[in-house]
Amino acid sequence: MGYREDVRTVKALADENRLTILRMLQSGEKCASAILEELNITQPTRSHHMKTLCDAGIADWYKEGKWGKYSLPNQGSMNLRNLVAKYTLTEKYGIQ
Amino acid sequence: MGYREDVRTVKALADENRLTILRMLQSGEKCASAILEELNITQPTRSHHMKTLCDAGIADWYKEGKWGKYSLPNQGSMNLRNLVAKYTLTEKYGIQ
DNA sequence: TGTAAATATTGACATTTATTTATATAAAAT
DNA sequence: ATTTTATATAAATAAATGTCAATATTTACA
Repeated sequence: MGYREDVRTVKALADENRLTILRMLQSGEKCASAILEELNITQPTRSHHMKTLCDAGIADWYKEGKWGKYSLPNQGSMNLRNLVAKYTLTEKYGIQ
Repeated sequence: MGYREDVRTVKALADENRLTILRMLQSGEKCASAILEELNITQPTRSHHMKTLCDAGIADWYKEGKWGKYSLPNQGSMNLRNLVAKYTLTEKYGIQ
């Protein structure tokens, strides 16, 4: 009934910097500093974006010493695919 | 390089009322007044949401007399599917 | 033509969010 | 232990967005 959680997930995609980050992660795990070098943002802004992506389950995270490492979980892709299907499949193609 | 257009498309999904509207349209074409009855919003707010969905290519639209009719284009679904794939597929599964 | 009904637009306002500066926490190295 | 390096959190601010009231536009019909 309420779609608040789905909205939160979709909103995690709705930012140019976060889409750029996802494109980086597609070629494999990246450390936080590499992401910072690629974007024109400050370090706290990067922290904010990574938290948004991880909270939505679109990025995975772990800490190695002082470095943060980020990657794309295959699960995140599945969740997003299912979400899109949930709202856009028409009756004749099978609503979920 | 810039992902502004993709952000705009995704943002069209990022609202509870618009997700509710999409769920309604999955069972077939609906007129604007039916959508208004289903949601706790005013008529101008509905106009705003429908414009957002149509501008993003997620809903189709035509006018029959004074009534607006809305539906889900199969193409819109494809656009969203491709968008999700573009940002979440990992290298081993084939980046676009 | 004139009135009623359905929708669109405008302007204002409140909430959300991306951003930065400043500060705090955590881990490594000297 | 103290300093350095990487990251996280807090507070403040500006921009974007959802909402409604008021008004305009469009269409049907008497």
